[in-house]
Amino acid sequence: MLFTISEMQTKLRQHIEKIIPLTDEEFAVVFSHFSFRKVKKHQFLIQEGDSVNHSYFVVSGLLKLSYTDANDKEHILHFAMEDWWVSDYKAYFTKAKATMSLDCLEDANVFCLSLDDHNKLCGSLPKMEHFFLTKSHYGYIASQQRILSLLTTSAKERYEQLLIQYPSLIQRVNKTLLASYLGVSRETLSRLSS
Amino acid sequence: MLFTISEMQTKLRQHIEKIIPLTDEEFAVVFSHFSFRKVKKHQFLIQEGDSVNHSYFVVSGLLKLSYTDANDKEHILHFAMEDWWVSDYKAYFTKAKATMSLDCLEDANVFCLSLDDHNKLCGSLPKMEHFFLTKSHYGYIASQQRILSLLTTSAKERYEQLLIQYPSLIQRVNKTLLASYLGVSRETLSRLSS
DNA sequence: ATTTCAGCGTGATGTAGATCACATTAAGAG
DNA sequence: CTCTTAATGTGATCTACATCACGCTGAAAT
Repeated sequence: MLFTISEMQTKLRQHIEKIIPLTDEEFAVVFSHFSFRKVKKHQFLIQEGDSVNHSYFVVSGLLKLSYTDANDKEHILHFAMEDWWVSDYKAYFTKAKATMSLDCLEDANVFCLSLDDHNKLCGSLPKMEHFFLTKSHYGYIASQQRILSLLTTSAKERYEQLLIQYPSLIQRVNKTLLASYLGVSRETLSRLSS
Repeated sequence: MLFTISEMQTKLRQHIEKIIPLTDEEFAVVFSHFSFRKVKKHQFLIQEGDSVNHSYFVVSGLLKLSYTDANDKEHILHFAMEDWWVSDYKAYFTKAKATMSLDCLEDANVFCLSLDDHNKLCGSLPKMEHFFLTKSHYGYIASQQRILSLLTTSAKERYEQLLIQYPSLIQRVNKTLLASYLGVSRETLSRLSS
């Protein structure tokens, strides 16, 4: 799927306007704070140890945010597809080094927002602070739900929930990655789905 | 520990001023949006099925936010002590019915903020939107860390992390509750700590 | 002062899921 | 078109943790 910049711009605008209405002038201000980047499969936007300079809005494609533990086992915090915001936010907001990595599973188009530009944008357009606050609330709520699902349900139930919630992911992501998102071994997931 | 209203007011102000400075007039505006409530041990601030009218700032005392599953097993999302904000935020922001409950483990003093007042406050004092955004970011980051800890570590490791991170909790909360926060059975936790 | 019960430890046993090992197939790379 | 590597399924075994069952202790309720 190919997009022109102007189509992608529209996607970003529609995304924001789900929460706050914007005039053309306002959107122009918003848009001027972003930069654009194409990412190819297997490319990293963030690697462990990097400074994290941007938060990313995914226009198209698929990314994964993951953490690799001391035993070299990868754990997936979440996937990020169309219309998602993603970064190692701990590192981003605290200006610390990344402990997570963000890499590309399917060629992607992303808009990039530096912390500096984020702050300037909120300064010049207070509505945007409201937009980000709303987004952040939803992100928080989603994480709480994920915690609950890890605390209360079995691997099988989590897999079934995922099938219902994000049916498309199962087509797009291999089982090994799904397993490490669900918090089970590849082998166990294989046995569950058969 | 007893506090006067004015001491508690100061606590709230100091808490906010860790993030944004406020003039006396501004703080007066802020404060006028809160109400105050004393809560006794075993009292509920939120019960499953309730409408969730408030977000709570804990001045003193100890609360727990928990979810009870289909088998009547309680799972603790988190404890909330001095200086924490707590509510069933999903229900609060979406005006849905509570799926969680919030109840008091040690007599507490809390300031209460309705969604309506939250919005009015942000409207009249945009700085406060920034304050809440910052808080929300930290909440999000903390949940992500919790997810990672559930994905990557054993019950024993999680217990040890907790000992380091919140040593005071171990004194204040009984083992059964600690276990359901850590996501293990009471019996297993007992074996771990001995 | 006796009763009741919450909190905690601990043994015996059951089980979901991890780990190891190997075979098959599909898909990129030269 | 072959060669190599990634993705998946499946058996055998191991282990962390759950569940069930019981006894002890100390605090609160009568």
